[in-house]
Amino acid sequence: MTDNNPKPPPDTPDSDDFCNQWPFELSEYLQFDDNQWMHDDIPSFSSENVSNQVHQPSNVREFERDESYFEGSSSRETGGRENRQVVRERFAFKTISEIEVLDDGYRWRKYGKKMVKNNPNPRNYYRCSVDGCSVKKRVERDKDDPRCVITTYEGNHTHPSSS
DNA sequence: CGGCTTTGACCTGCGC
DNA sequence: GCGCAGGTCAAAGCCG
Repeated sequence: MTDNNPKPPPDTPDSDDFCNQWPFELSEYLQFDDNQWMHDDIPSFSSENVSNQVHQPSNVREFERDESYFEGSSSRETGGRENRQVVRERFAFKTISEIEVLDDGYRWRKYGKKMVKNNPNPRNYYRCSVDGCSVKKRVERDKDDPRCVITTYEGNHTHPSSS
């Protein structure tokens, strides 16, 4: 599962290198504002706005990030079980893909699955399977476009990718 | 046998 | 206070 990618993803999506290293093409960039997905310079989140930029099944269509948000101020993100003021980075993107779990060079262990409101597709929760690494990701299909997979990463890896 | 997935239960915060 | 929604836990089962 981890040997299909030519390059591992970076730990931080903070530079042009991020777009160059990620194993799929980034075409949209968005930002988080607390729990809201803010669309910087993008009129709406609909896939039609970016569909003309998609050329391959695995292309990333939209990309978002949220730097330095505080777990303690967003208890929904932790199930309300943690109050530590831990700074994490969160970013998300939408891809067109048959498979839900993109091979990003890391090993992930599924720890939860949940039906969410206003979406007939379940949301899957994954955690990095490397000891000491607390990176998580959520994966769900877009309710408006089942071909699209929305992946949300949370935190930074404390180790190199396994590929 | 170890690692992973599945799945129901549990916990917490928020809105009414 | 209650119900809902989202996130996590953990036991059980599966698979290589």
